[in-house]
Amino acid sequence: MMNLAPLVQSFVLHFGEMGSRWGINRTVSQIYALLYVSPQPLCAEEITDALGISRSNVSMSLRELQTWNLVLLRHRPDDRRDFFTTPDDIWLILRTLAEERKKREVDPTLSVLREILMQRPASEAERHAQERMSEMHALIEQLTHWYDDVKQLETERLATLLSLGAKVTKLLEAKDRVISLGRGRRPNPANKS
Amino acid sequence: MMNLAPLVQSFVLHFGEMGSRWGINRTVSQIYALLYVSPQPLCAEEITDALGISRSNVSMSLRELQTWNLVLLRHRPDDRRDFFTTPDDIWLILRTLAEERKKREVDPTLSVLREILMQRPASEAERHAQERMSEMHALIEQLTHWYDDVKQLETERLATLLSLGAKVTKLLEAKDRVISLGRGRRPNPANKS
DNA sequence: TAGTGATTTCAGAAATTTCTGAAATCACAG
DNA sequence: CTGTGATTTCAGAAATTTCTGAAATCACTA
Repeated sequence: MMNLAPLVQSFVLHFGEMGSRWGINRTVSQIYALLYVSPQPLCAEEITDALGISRSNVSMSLRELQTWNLVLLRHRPDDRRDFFTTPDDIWLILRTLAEERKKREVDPTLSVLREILMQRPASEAERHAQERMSEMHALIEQLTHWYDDVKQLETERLATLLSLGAKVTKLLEAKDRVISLGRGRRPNPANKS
Repeated sequence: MMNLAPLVQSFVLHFGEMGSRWGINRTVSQIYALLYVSPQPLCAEEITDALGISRSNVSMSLRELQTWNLVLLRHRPDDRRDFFTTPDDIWLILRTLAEERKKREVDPTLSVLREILMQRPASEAERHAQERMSEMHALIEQLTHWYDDVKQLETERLATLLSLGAKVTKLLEAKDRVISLGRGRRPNPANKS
């Protein structure tokens, strides 16, 4: 069925499986995996051959990937076919994926929660439910604010921040000490603790 | 079909929809949403009534939730039925979810990638593919290391770290300045605000 | 304008996932 | 034991999602 180097095939199959566990169509994921590891951009026909699926399926899946801003189009001189590839930078891929899922799933969820929280509870059960939803809303807001904040960082800085991990809190303590020792400055107002 | 306070029903329906977009069975998600907002633990029969689904579906879905460590069992005196609920702390819920998904999806992906990377490429295409996979592997490792690190933090500290967001990098620069001052070195001139 | 080949669309087919009811199992009381 | 009611299992039904082939559309050329 598939017509791929064995090593690439393992990757494509696993990636397809993972995609479907995360709510992304198996074929769409496989196509993405294939584009990701291919040395040069592929046209639809090549994808059809490589994965052994129908031409129309490839067409629809590529369109899906385009609505996610996950693929790049390339052209060759004297050839009017589209060739597809992924960004070289895997961090950019991750950012795009995160942004799109936020837009499609997280933001609408926040809207729904806000809308429900506006309503007047008609019973004790509803009152309690609203309280719980409000906790969920607060959590999601906190996570998205963090996300909106760190996504501005250049990748190199983001990587630094990540590799620092929990050590940042040590740093925070250090900062507090320095500030209180030294220059009589106010603490950073973002520090809610 | 469903027999729920309207406000709760909106939540349960949306949550079910979201779950299925993230690869979690719609009914499983709905049950979880229901347990999450209910003021007291529910038994299977009550869930059946509330959601209008079959008793056996409830049974299987609850079992699924249990394998995810997402529900708590409660009992009433002189009643041998199980009653189900969720942890009160939504941060704990998030942590459990993250942990389980990492265990089921991220860790196996890392294994697969490592295994493929061990093999000897049999062609230029495979060589290039391995290079790309190695970038992906590095990214996932970096993310999971960060995750493993920050998950140790108490929730309050984690929340502080999140609300700090990108400001942490400012702090990093501050730290560098402080250190270089202390050691008689020059401050870092590359101070991008 | 007609012809060519690439591409997309979409109705129905196929595959997969989810759900159900009936039967089996279980846990306990009498 | 035996009876009772709660719970689970699982084969097949139902629903949903994915995929395909045929036809339509598109982009371009001669």
